[in-house]
Order: sequence, then C-alpha cells, then structure tokens
Amino acid sequence: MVRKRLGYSSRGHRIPTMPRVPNSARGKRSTRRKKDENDDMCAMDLLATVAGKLLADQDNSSSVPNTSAAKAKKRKSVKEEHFDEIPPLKNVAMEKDVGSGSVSAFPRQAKNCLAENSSTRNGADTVLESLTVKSNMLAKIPECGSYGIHHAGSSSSAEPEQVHQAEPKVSRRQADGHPVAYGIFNSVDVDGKPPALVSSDSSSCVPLSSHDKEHQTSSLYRGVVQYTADREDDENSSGCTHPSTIESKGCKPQYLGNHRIRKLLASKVRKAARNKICGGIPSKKICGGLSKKASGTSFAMEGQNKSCEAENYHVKLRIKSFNIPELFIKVPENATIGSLKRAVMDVVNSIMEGGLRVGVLLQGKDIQDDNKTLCQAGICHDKKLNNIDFTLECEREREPPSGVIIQEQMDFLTTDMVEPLARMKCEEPFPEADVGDDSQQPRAPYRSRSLSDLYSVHCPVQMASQDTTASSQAIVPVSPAPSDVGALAIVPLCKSKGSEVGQRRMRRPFTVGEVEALVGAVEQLGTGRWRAVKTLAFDSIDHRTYVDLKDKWKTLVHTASISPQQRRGQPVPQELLDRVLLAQAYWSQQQQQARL
DNA sequence: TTTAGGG
DNA sequence: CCCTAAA
Repeated sequence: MVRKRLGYSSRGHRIPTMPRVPNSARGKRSTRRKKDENDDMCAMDLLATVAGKLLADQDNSSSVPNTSAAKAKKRKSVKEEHFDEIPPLKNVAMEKDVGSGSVSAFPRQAKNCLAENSSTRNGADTVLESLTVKSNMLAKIPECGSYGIHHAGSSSSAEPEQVHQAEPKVSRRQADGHPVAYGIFNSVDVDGKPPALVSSDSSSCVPLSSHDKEHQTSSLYRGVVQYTADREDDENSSGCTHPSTIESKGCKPQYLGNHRIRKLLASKVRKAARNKICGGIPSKKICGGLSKKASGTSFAMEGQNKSCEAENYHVKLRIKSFNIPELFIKVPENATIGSLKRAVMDVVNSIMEGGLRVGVLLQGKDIQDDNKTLCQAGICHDKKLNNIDFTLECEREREPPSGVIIQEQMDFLTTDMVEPLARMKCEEPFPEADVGDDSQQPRAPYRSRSLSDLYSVHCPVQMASQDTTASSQAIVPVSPAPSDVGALAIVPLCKSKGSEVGQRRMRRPFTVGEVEALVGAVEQLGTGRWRAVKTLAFDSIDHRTYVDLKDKWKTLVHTASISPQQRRGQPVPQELLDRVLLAQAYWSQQQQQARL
C-alpha cells in the first residue's frame, strides 16, 4: 500500500466542524470515560484512523492505547451541591433587573438580531458522500457446480445514488453512525480461504456532495457480484492471479471547502500520535448482486446440472462495485485535484488495510462456518441463488451496540440489514432530590428540565451530521419548544473495545432543547458550578460532561454576543440567547461580589 | 475531581 | 471538543 508520511505536527490542528468524525484521541476526562468511550468510530473516523495507522505502521509505536481503566462512574459521590446559596437568577434577577425594564443593563445586540436570520453560510465542507469504486473482481471458488451469476446492467450505473432530500427531515439516515464497513477489494473471501482474485479493473468515482449532509446516507457497500461459471480444473481455490487494485480516476469534487486540508491531515497525525488505530468498523452489508433493483440486477444461473459432489468446478466471482459511503474530506478550494485524490486514497487504502473480513449471507443468513462448502452452504447452482450478500466487518470483535444505534436507510440492493434502532437511554428521572429538596427556593418554574425525558424519544435518525453548514440547519428542526430536543445525537454503533480508546468524541451539537436545559440550569446555579449544572439538568445524559456544558455556555455567551449573521449551526432561539446574556451578566456580577 | 481558560 | 494548569 502506498503510504505517505504526513509532515504535520501532531498537534495544533483540529477539525472543529468535521461532522461526526472523531478524529483524535481523547483526553482522559474522567467524566466521559464511560459511555463515551463507546462512542465509536465512524465514517470520518477513518481519516483519523488512517493517519493513525500510517503513522503507526511507520513508527511501530502505536500499540499503546491509553486505556484508562474504565473507571466506574462515581458521580453519585458528588458532594451535595448547595444550589441555593445564591438566589437563582430567575428568581431574583429577573424580577429586579428585567422586571423593571432595566434589561438594558445587559448587552443588547442580541435584541437587534433577527431571530430568523439563520443564514449560515459556510461553505466549505465537502462531504464525500459515497465513494463508488467499481472493480471487477473475479474470484475462483472451488465449487461443485458451475453456474454463472450475472448482475446485469450495473457496470457503470452501479452507483447507488442516494436520494437528495432538500427538505428538512428529521428522519434522515446517516451512515456514519452505523457500523460502517468499508469496501475492500482485495479480499473477498468467499470460502474462508485466501481470496482468489483474478482481475480487477477499476474506476472510481467520488461523488462529493457539498453541504448537503442531508442525504448522507448511502448505501454502504453495494457489491454487484457476478459469478461466472468456470469449469477449468486447472486451478484450485487459490487462483489469485493479480491483486486487485483500486484506481481512482475521475474524482470530481463538486464542491470544495474553502478550508483545511491541513486540518484534515493534521487530524490524521494527531490521531496517529494517539496511537489510535483502527477502531471497530462494524459490519455493514454488501449486497451481492441479486437484488431486485430496477436495473435488472439478477443472478443468472447458467449452471450445468452438476451434482454438488462434482469437484473442481470454479466459480468466478465478480464484484463490480462496492460503495464506500460517507467519507468526509475537507480541502481548501485551492487544493489540487491531486491532493484530493491523495486524501481519498489514503482513506480508502486504510480502509482496505484496516483488517476487515468478509461475511457471506445467503438469504439473509450469515454463513459463519468457513469450512462449509458453498454447496453445503446452499450456494449451489441447483438452488435458488437469489440472495447472496457480502458484508465487510471490522476485524475487531464486534460488540453489541452499547448505546444507541442509528438506523440507516441504506440503499441496499438486497435485503437490508438495518441495525436495530436503539433507544437513547433514559435511566432515572430527573434527580430532584439531588438538588436539595430542603431548599425552599421556589425554583419550580425555573427548574431546569432534565433532558432525560427529552431524550427518551425514539430517534430514528442520527443527527450527528451537523456542522455549521446551512444544510445542517435544515436537518434539525428548531423550535423553542423543549420537546424539541428531538434532534438527538445518537451514538453510532461502531466500536470495538479497546480500539476506541483515545478516539475523539463524536461531535454532537447541542440541540435547542439541551440549550434550554442548560440555560435553565445556569440561571439557577450560576456559572462556575458546572458539576452541579450537569447533575441538575444533564444527569442522565452521559455524553454531556460538565466540561461540555461549560464549553457550551461559553459558546452560547459568545453566540449571543454576535450578530445573527455571524452565527452558525442550528440557530438558537433568540429568547434563549437573551437569557444567556442575562444569566451571564447576573452571575458574573454575583461572582464579583462574592470575591469582594 | 472540578474549574477555568486557552487551543 | 480537547488539553491542562490550578485549586
């Protein structure tokens, strides 16, 4: 494989808006060590992984996962917070300051903002929605029968072009949250033995979709398999003539971001530095040819009536194309096509080297016994061969989804293998007791809403696709309604135990509902008591640490201070921003007084 | 472990 | 979001 040394420092660059792409090792922040650790590695992650791999391969110094002993979350030991020492803003400040119309004491620019003006323009994210690699892969497989299976009409039109939905939709499929499997071309192990690849011509097409993360979905691997009868007896199972190769040509970025290839590369290095190597790339299904796709895909069996007992018959397997969805690549507009190709190449290469294994599904059933013959497995010419699928799975053990799984609406040719939908865990109800029942503070109306309830909704989609692009705005419905937390961040399924250690956490933009909860909590508790805020309003939301909340508050304050035109991401209701400024001013003052 | 800030 | 110095 071609490996390039990336000459970037391992630190100093980040990919802030890289949509759901954990790209670097994560620090050891105890609070998040828990569940977050399970957040997996997804799409973009690959980039980082790749880098990590590259570096690791070269340095040989990569096997040092900073495995932090999975410490049990000891949160409950949190000291009793005295939430009422100081009158919550809502109870006091609002009356004093706001009530009298002296709100003017607070920054007002926000007031002038048009809440509606959500024009976020940003255009620089290029989403490689799906990399379609076509290749011919012929594999000879010892078989008892001889038959040919053809997948017609898809040679060049195999690209499962996803539907592009422009309208905001809550139910989008996203591929990255899924256990993603990436296409491998050089190893389709059909019978558990070394793959026998005969040839592979390829052409790849890398559709780039601009900020339209909306349709991030994509069919995963969609392999068009073509079996060709081969009666030659000369070869046995190992007829690997030439390794398949992937050649990228015709890559045509339709929309190049205006920033950072540097960041991307940096992230790779960064990743590498953290010794994070391929995380778990869960398995995804590759649909083998037979689907009832309009294209007339089908398996044509031209078998001779050979009995399964017959020996030495070979089957040529031809996979015309695999789809590798959701690769995120950001490159500056002035980047060269060559650099783009290289970036894509790096990812693809790493994917292929990432230790993936192929699974075979017949009629939807996973055939695990590698020793079983095709015939025994039921892949005989005399049988109804109408549903063979291949899956690419991460070599790492696959674990059951720990958290939430995202449903992906993949454009599979055949039966789909959509991961079950999981539900955001919503354990305990809002811990009111923790907030000090003894207190008489009438915080009732201001009590922060715990988001647990909000999160308890079924979320069929993952909304990790946000970024600050305009497109993302359309994705998440924004409304002041608390229930609006609808857009939930869901944890992708992929992960593999030790491998995700050190993975940068997936970006999960705060939803309006979360923001509201945060604001409410801060109004009560003030700034500077993040641990309490966390307990109060996000106690059951594992992926939000108090540091996250603190950071979010910081950004909220900033956001509220700038003009709407300068804001990005899902717009936050002006009302909330106003409250943010109010609370910030109030508590800042409180802190100052406290010091004096 | 939390906070507070810079990156 | 990450990373860390301080507390």
